[in-house]
Amino acid sequence: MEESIFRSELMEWYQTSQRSLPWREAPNAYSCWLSEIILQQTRVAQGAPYYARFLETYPTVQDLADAPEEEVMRLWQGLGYYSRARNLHKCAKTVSHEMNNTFPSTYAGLQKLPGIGKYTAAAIASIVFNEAVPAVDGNMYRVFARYFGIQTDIASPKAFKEFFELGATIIDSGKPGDFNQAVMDLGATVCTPKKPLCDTCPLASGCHALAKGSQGDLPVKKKKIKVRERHLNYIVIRNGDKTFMRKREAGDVWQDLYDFHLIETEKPTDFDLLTDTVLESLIKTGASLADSSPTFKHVLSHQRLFARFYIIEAQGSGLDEILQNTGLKAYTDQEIESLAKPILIENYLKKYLDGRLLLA
DNA sequence: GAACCGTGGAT
DNA sequence: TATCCAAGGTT
Repeated sequence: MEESIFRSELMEWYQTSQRSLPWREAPNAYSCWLSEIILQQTRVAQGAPYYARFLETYPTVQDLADAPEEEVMRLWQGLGYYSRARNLHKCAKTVSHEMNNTFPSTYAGLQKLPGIGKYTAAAIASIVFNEAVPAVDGNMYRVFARYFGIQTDIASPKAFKEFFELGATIIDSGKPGDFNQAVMDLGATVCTPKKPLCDTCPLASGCHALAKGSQGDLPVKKKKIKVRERHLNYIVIRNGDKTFMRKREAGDVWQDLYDFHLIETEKPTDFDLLTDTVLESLIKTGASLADSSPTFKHVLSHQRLFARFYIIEAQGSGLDEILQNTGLKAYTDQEIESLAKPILIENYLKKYLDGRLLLA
C-alpha cells in the first residue's frame, strides 16, 4: 500500500539522516514550544541563535513570564513578525499564572494559547506528548503534494483540511513526533522548493512528481502578494546628548518597536515636510535641519520602504510643549541600545551614525 | 477568505 | 534585480 511505504521509508531514512538540532537534545514542552514559535516562517540558521539566547536568558517558562515585555521584545529584535514575541510573552504568563507553569498536553488544549495555531499545536503535541496529529507546514505541503500528486492550491484554507486528513492516515502513531520531524527534515534537506535532490530521496520510487517530472509545479500555490511602496522621512530630534524616539502603535508594521518622529509622504522627499506641525514648530524655535542621510531601502514582505533621516538639533525651551501628545520621549544613547528597534532603524544607528550618535 | 505581519538567504 | 519562501498565526 502506497501509504505504508511512504511511512516506513521515511522513518527509516530519518534514523540515519535527521538533522542534529539544539531543541532536539532534551525535548520538553517549554523548549519545544520556544523553538516552534521562533521557527515560524523562519529558517533554522536564522532562528537558532535566538533560541539559544532565549533559553539562556529564560531557562523556564516562569522566567519568561516574569520578564518585562520590553526586554522580551529587545531580545526578539531582528527576527521579524514581532507579534510572535508579544504572544510568546502573553502565552508564558498564561501558562505560568493560570496553569501552574505546565503547558497543556493536548492538540486541542495547546491551540487555545496565544500564538499557537494548528501547526504549532500539532508539533508540540506529537513531539512532546506523543499525540498522533500531523503537523501541516510548508514542508508537509510540498512533500505530500509532490509524492501524491495533489493539485490543490495550498494557499486556500480548504487545502489544510485535505492535507491534514491525508497526513492523519499516514502518520506513524507509534512515533508521531519523529514522523512529523522526518517530513520537515526531508522537505528542508531533500525535497526542497527548487532543485530537489530526487537522486537521494528515500521516497523516490513512489513519488508522483518525480515520475511525471512535475516537481517544479508542485505544490500549487496561486496567491501572489502585492508589494506597496512607502516613503519614510524620519526626523531625528536631538537635544543635548539625548534623542527623541517613540513606541510604534497598532495598525502598522513594527508594532511596539521604537523609531523616530515620522513624516510619511507619497513621493520621495519634497516640501511636504514643511506641512508637518511638529517640524514647523521646531523650526520656529530656531532649530534647523542639520543633516540628512542617503536613502535607505528596506524590504518587508508586503512593503518596499525608502527612508531618509534628517537630524534636527532642538532648543530646550518650549520643547516639551511642542512634543506633547506625539509619544516622543528623550533617550540617552545607552537607553536607546536597550530599546527594541526595527532593523531599518538599527542599520541607520549603526552604519550611518556610528561614532557620532552612538558610542560604538 | 484574504490581507497583513519581518528578515535574510537562495536562485 | 526580481522572485520565492522559511517549522504560521491573527484578524
